[in-house]
Amino acid sequence: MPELPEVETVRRGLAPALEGRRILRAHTRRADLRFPFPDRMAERLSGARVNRLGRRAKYLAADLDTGETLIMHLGMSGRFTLGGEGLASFVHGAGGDPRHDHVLLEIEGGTTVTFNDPRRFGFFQLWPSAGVDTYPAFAALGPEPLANDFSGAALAEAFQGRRTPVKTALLDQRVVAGLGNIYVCEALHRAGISPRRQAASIGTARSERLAEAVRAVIREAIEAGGSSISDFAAADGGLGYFQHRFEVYGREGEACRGCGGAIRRIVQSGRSSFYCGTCQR
DNA sequence: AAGAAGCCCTGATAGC
DNA sequence: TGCTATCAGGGCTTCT
Repeated sequence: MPELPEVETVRRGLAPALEGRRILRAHTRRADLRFPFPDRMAERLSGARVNRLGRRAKYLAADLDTGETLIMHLGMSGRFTLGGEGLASFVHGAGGDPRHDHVLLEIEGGTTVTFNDPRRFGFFQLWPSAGVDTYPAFAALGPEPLANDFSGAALAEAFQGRRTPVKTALLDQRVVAGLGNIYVCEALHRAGISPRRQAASIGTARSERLAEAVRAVIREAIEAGGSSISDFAAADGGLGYFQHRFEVYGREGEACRGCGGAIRRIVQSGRSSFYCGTCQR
């Protein structure tokens, strides 16, 4: 379940293999993932040079010298694996069942990039680089948690008048971009805020605490190389280790490290929320 | 019109 | 042991 820190980890793994290099040839092994691939995607990628590999929220964006940007989303189970000269050891074991290798990029210099995605929730899109901000999914995104325009004040404004639980509001990518279920649960615990609390009831003090908690948990998770649970591994096959620092996620019934009480699990908007009813109000 | 539910998909796991 | 049911969830669509 790649959220922002996992996608950033993948970006850092792929960037050295892609940036400044040409995609000699691209291959797709099926017609679609979550959505159909763009028209003639393989042809449009073949021969293109990658200027820069960026990230926005949970999306990777490869700026190409053809004037197009390749936008990639890992969905739930998507992973990229590097292979080739000097990287052969990563080909086996890191990429998963080859039946789910859906996209293959041959990079100049002998490196290959394979996209494997069993659940096929991932997707690829091509969009003009000049107007990449107008890509609909990008246009709707809120601030990056580590950017200057994300703050307690920004959160408070986004929460204004919203009757939905703060947990649900934080998952809304228009409020803040890149958070998923894991880091929302962890950030709320750090901030001492109940996931059940109505967003509109989050005042100034809580907004500031929450914004700082979001920043801290995202920063620490990136430093740890993301969280490896079930589906996630970095592009080099390495595993992140932030999952060992979860205070609440996946810990139903276990003791809260703050107060010793049992971590609870509830379902909100069809998703599990883990929290401590004592530490989080 | 905001909010919630349904949908897509497969693999891991729980339960019988 | 081997089957079936359940769960995981990002983002889009549909319903209320």
